[in-house]
Amino acid sequence: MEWPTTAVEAIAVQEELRGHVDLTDVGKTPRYVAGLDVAYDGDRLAAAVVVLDRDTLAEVDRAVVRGETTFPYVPGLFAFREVPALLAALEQLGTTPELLVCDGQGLAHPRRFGLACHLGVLTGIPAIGAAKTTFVGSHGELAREGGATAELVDGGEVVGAAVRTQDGVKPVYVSVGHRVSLRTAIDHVLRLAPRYRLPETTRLADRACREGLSDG
DNA sequence: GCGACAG
DNA sequence: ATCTTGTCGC
Repeated sequence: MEWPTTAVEAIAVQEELRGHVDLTDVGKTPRYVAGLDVAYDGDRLAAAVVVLDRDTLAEVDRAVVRGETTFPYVPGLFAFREVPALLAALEQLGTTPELLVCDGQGLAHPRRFGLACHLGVLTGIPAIGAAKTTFVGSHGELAREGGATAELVDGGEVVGAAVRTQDGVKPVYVSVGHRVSLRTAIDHVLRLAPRYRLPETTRLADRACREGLSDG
């Protein structure tokens, strides 16, 4: 299947690949968890993947690649803008991540195929989405305490969860990407965010890709 | 028809 | 995503 150029083609790709999403939890606890993010400066971009030890949260590897945008930002087709560069970064890694923590949605997407599903299906690696804001779906109030969660519902189905990682902070939106259950995805996010609102994986990946832009 | 709309 | 100072709170 060719890489799409138009929105119509891109949607067709999503409809095709969505059938490859595996909703079964891999069961095995990952040791190497990766955070992925992309930064932009006009048409220039830098994609970063930072791998952390799941228990100590210590960085064990990272890769940053620079390039240019090949697809515009279109709500619902966000993955086509970031996937090429992120796959390139993943290939430069000297380590194979066992979990991808993506900066965006997984199943919490209009066609149930957000960035996390896309990267998961293409790599075969378990993946989850951890977004700063919702895209589709709504949820009820959640307790003020860190660890509180609320189902994210869209079209009558649970597509993810609003997760409060720290007391009083705005929730992070977690959804399944590939080969991980929602419960496991939530547990991973809470464990990866012991101090700040966002998981350490996304915080480090965010810093890494920004640096990759400036010193490039 | 009018907004909303991951990053 | 990115443009952007000070400011309220712990």
